[in-house]
Amino acid sequence: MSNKFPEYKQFNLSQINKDIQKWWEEDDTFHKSMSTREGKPTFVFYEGPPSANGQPGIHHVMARTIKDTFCRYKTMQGFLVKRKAGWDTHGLPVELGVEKLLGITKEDIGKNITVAEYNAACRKEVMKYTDQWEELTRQMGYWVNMDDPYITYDNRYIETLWHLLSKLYKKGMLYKGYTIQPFSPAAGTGLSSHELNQPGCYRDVKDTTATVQFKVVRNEQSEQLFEGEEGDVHFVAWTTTPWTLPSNTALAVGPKVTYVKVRTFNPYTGTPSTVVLAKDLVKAYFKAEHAEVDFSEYEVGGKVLPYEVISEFKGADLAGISYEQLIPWVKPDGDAFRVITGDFVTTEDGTGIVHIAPTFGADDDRVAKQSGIAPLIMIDNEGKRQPMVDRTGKFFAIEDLDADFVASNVNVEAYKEYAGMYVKNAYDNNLTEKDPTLDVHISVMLKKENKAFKVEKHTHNYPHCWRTDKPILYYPLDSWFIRTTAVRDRMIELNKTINWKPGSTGTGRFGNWLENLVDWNLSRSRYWGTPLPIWRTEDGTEEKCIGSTEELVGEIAKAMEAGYMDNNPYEGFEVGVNTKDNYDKIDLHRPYVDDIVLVSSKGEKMFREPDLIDVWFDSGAMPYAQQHYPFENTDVMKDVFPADFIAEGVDQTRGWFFTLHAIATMIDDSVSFKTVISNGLVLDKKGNKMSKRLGNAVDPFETIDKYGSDPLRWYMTTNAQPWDNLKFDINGIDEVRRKFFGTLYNTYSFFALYANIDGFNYSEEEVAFEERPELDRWILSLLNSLIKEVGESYENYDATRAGRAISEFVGENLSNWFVRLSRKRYWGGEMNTDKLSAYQTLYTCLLNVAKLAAPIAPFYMDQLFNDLNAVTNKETKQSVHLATFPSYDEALINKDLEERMNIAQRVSSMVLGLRRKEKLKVRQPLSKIMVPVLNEQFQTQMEAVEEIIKAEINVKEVEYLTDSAGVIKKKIKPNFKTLGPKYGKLMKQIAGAVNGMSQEDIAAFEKAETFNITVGDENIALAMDDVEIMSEDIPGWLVANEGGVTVALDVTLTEELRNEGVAREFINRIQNIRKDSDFEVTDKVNILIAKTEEFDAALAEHADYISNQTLAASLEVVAKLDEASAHKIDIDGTEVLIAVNKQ
RNA sequence: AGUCCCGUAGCUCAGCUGGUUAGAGCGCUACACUGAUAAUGUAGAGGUCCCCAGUUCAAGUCUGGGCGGGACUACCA
Repeated sequence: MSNKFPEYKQFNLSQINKDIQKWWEEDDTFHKSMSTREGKPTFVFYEGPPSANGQPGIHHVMARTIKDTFCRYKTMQGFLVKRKAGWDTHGLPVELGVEKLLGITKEDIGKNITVAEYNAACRKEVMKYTDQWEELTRQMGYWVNMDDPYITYDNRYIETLWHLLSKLYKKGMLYKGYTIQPFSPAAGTGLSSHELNQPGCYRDVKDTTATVQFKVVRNEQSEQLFEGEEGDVHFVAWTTTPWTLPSNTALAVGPKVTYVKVRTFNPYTGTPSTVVLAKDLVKAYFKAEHAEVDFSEYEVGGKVLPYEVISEFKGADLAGISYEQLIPWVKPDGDAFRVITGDFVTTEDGTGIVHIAPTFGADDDRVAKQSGIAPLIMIDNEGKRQPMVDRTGKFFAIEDLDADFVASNVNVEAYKEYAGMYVKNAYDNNLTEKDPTLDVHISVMLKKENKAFKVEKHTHNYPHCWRTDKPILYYPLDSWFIRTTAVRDRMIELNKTINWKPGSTGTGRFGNWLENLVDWNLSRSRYWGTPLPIWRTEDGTEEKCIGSTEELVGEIAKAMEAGYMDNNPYEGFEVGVNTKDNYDKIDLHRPYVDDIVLVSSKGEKMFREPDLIDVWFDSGAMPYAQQHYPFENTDVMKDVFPADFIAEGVDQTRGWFFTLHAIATMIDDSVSFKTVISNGLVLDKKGNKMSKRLGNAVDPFETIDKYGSDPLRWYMTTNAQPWDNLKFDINGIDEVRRKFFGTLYNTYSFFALYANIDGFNYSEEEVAFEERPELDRWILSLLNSLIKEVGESYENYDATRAGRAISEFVGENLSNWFVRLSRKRYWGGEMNTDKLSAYQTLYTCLLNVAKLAAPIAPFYMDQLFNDLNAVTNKETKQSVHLATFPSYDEALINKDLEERMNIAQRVSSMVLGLRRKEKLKVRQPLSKIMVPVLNEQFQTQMEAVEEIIKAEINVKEVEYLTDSAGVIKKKIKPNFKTLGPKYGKLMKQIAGAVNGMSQEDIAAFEKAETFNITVGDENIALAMDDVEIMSEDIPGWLVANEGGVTVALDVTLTEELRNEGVAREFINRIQNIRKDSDFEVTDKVNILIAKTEEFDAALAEHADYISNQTLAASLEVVAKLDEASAHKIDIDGTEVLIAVNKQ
């Protein structure tokens, strides 16, 4: 407790950051902000777990500022805001880090390092940067509970995941299937989309592409195509991967696309040929002028390819037509070689007919399944179903295939020449880029067989494996899926209830994504992650999905009984004891779970499916897993689910936001979060992505250390809407420091300086609002408007708007107008109502600003709050973050007052401008200004602020000029807003007529309050509100004009005015001398001034005034002053000697 | 390729449901002020509101189509 408001020598936000941080830690303010709200309504926030194996960057400050701001705001509103920190600990980035650290590759795992050792290394590695993360959290003032974070590798966390998976399994939403996935034959592993999106993975490559002819089978269905034909008819289709042609089992057409039959020649063999392709793409294969060429002029290999369009078909009409297998090496089992329809077929490239190889394309696989088309499958010598290409990237060698299968399905004679060949040269160590590729070999073969229509090189973008640098294949792999498509409609419905910021992300990016949802591929062939808790018999007929450790331990016991296991690896674990110690006795990770063999109901051995699950399931399940639900906390679940609010980067839209939503929908038929803010990226100041590699990344610690967190947070919040990318410019932080924090600090310092002198401590009665001067009521009105706007903005999750409004209030209104105009009220003199009101008003503004801004700038605002409160004890809380968010008083908001103060500001600004033009210093008083008044309301408004204007511009009088004198020149403008709807098209003419009105017309208009004009044939009666009439000029005077307000300045100087001006000059010089001499503001002085002709009269006349203003005990004009002990000053070019001495 | 965001002064951004003179800050230039002073104020210069078409009496604002930057998802003939 103190009786003085703290005054500071310097303003150092970095130091304040450290001091307040220390104080919060000692005081445990964060926990108090929750404990004091115990029992209050909860506001639920979920923390998206960062991965602690990466260092935090400046963009994390962005996302966390948003999170923190709204949690603090809700706390100040009285909610209990629990927020549990969490760590995302599984997944590929961790594995990669470990491999780099240990200098090993995937191939070493299981050979040179055991899975147990490998995973132990991951477990250690993943928490590598937790210190840094915790430090950043503290320094940036992000209040999140780090005492008991959820950690995704924790066995209890995994147990909840298993519970959820088994729940889904029981609902029939978990299934094993195969899908086409990116696969790197060179590395022998599937790749995640994350890996594919590593920089540089997509590269332009030049490949041999082929447009090939599929011969139509003539039958009843295809008869339409053969009308008028004697020879064969072909479908033509284009492919960038000719090596997939032997696996072709269907052709797809667009149902609404128009196709044409074209008679022409095969350009390689010269054989007459009839082909079918999309009408729009005829021009891509044939030159229009060649349509005129006579077929008899055709030469094989020549540049001219004559053609004739015969007839047209709709894609839908072609569906079902059969064609002969293009490359009959392997016979598929099942329906194949017919035309199907697909919505994805376009006429943008190719022929509008798409070659479908279900084993090598995701789209192909999907449409083939929908149409019941069989994929081209081989059986290997282990009896497994395989695509034509093996996992090393070559066509299966005949000896690697099942002999029975070869006998029944393979045309050995044709296939043997190609068997064993790699589909990309990059996979074959004996080949280089210059060697012909398999694509070329196949194309050559097709040319010879009259099956190729066009073969050419084509450059396209193709993904490469980031580890081997070799191209990837799309390859069918077995995976476990969650049937998210089954709840798609429900997810869409629930999504509509979520408040997305910005809304477009919810309806657009996320909404569209849901519309096109596919089943969630859960499988990952990795080591460090949550194991899939599914055990299967070898033949796959029996399965068990384990939902808890209790269940697993029970199953182990049964397996031991059956003799399949010798010992229980989880011995000592006590079921139902939820302590960390107990759960640390076991490990649910690989390889331990892999060693567990269970027994099926029929007594068969069951082995765990070796997959791990997608790490996104880990994070998406956090609402449940952070509570270890349902093994613990079943009672609190309803209080912490769903979340009221979450926020992350926009890149999480299809990541965390999706998995949260999907899991909550499937498990609880509920949303997982009610409001979500997705923020944009933080780019460098040139708009480039930040990266350590480019060296343009900004270190958050350095930045906070230099500037403090508050300006950083403020800058990030107010510079751009959160969903816009932020071009991060360090100068912007400095600007915020000066503009906002500097101004606020200066305002406080000003307040503290004088409040301490006057001993103000807010112990006096509150000055009644009506008794406060105009200026005070004005700023209080604005303050209440501000509280309203800021409250609404926070409520609407718009901190940008809130911050900008606060900044505007502090900079423009509070500091630049209220304080500037009020300064004299605080100087000297006794405490009276006016002075008290000035203090109370300023105090109220500062205190409320502290509260309003606290969610965004928590450090400085807490200091400001406490500095203000230390003396007054008006607040019972020790921290602004424990205080209650202010509410506004509608009764104090006075729009008319705000408007007239605006007039005062405009008039002042204009007069100051006139003074500058005439080189009349503000210090020189002038006699009057003249203001034309066109209506009473304006005069009333002016009169209310007259004193303020006079003081601000230093004139003695305001003269109101009414119309009657006829000295005012007026201007009239049409009011488009009222005229527009009434007269529409006549607007232009009306505007012309109005603008052309004379002074007499205007006068007549005003008198009659209506005016008739003729436009074309129409007579139009204008009403007063159809126009705006304002003053423009007062002929003969020095006039300024702005926004309809006109003001004239009388620049005549009388002797009296001049003398007063001189007196003011003296005051100014004396004040400067006082300051230069380092006198205290309260020191009394004696003044001696050397006699001069020019100024004696002024000095004599205003001696008291000067003494008063400068705290002079005496003021004497003397004949002579010693230059050494006096100051030489210059007033209007005349030198004067003056001595100012402390009394 | 699809979806979404962004495009307004040299830079960073406002501009609400369309209304006729498009704003602010920074920077630049000039001036002023000086008991808030390593502050502050005022003014000036600076605009093809990305382009084209449309709707309308009226378009920075609405519609369509492009272009450019970014993000995500996908990669398919």
